[in-house]
Amino acid sequence: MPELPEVETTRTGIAAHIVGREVAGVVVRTPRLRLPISEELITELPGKIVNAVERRAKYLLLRTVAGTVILHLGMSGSLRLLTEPIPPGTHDHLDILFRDGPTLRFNDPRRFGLALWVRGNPFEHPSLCNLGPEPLEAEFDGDYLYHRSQGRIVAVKAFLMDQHIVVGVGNIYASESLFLAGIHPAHPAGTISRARYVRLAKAVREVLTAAIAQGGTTLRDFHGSDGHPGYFQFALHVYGRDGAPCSRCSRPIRSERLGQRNTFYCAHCQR
DNA sequence: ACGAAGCCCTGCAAGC
DNA sequence: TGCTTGCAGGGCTTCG
Repeated sequence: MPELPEVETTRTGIAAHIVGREVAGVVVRTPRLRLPISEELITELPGKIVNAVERRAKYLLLRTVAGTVILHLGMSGSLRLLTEPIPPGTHDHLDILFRDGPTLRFNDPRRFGLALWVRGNPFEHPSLCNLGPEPLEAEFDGDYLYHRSQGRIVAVKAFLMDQHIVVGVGNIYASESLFLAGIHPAHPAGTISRARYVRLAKAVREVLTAAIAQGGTTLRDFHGSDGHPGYFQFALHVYGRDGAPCSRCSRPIRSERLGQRNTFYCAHCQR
C-alpha cells in the first residue's frame, strides 16, 4: 500500500484533472470498507465543485464548499482517472463522476481503505485529529523525535511508524530511513541520542522526497492515477532485499519480524 | 499512558 | 493438481 509518497503521487496525479470541476454523480458498488461509505457521500457530493485536493498523512481530502471527501487507500487501494467509460472490475468500489470531465475510480482489493463525507472541518474528524506532524514540514526534526522518544521502550521502527509521532512513514520507508541513518530497527526509541535522531529525521525527509520524485514505490499493485507504476523500488537499499548484499558494506541484508511487520536491515551498518 | 497482539479483507506464492 | 498456510505497502480495538 501507499505510504506518503504513493499518496502524494496520487494527489498530484488527480488534482489538475478534477480541481474546479463539478461532481456529476457518485456510484457506490461496495459500501463496506474499513468504515462504511456513508449515504451522505451519495446524496451531498453531487453538484459540488472540488476546490482543492489536499493530503494529510496518508489521507486524501477532496475539498468542496459544503464538505470534504476523505479518502484512504489502506493497504491495497488506488485511484485512477478514467477519460472514457470502462466496465468496473471486481474491486472497483467507488466512482466519482465529473461533469464534462473524467471519472475518479477507487479500487481496493483488501478493503482496508476509506471514503467518507465530512461536513465542517475535516481535521477535526477522529481519524485526523490526533495525527503527528507532517515529516516534510518544519515542525518535524531531530529535536522533536528526541523529545517524543523519551521514556519510550518500543522499538524505534515501530515508534517511527506510529502515526501519532509522525505521519506518512510505513513499513517500506521506516526500514529505508533507519538504514540511511545507521540505526538498528529494534533499538529502544528512548535510548537513542539526540544527534542520532537528527540523522534519522534527515533520512526520513530524504527518503520520502526521493520517493515522491520517483512517483512512489511499486511492489505489486500500486500505480499512479494515470496507471503508470512508481520507480522508487529500484532505489531501495534494504526493503525486500533479504539476503542481497548491503549497498554500503556488501554483507547480506537481513529480515526479521518486528512488531508484526517484516523488517529489513544491515546488522553491520545499523547499530 | 504505553506496548503487544489480534483483527479487518482478498490475492498470491510457497509448501506439502 | 489441489489443498493449506502465511504473508502483503495500514490502522483500529482490546487487553495486560
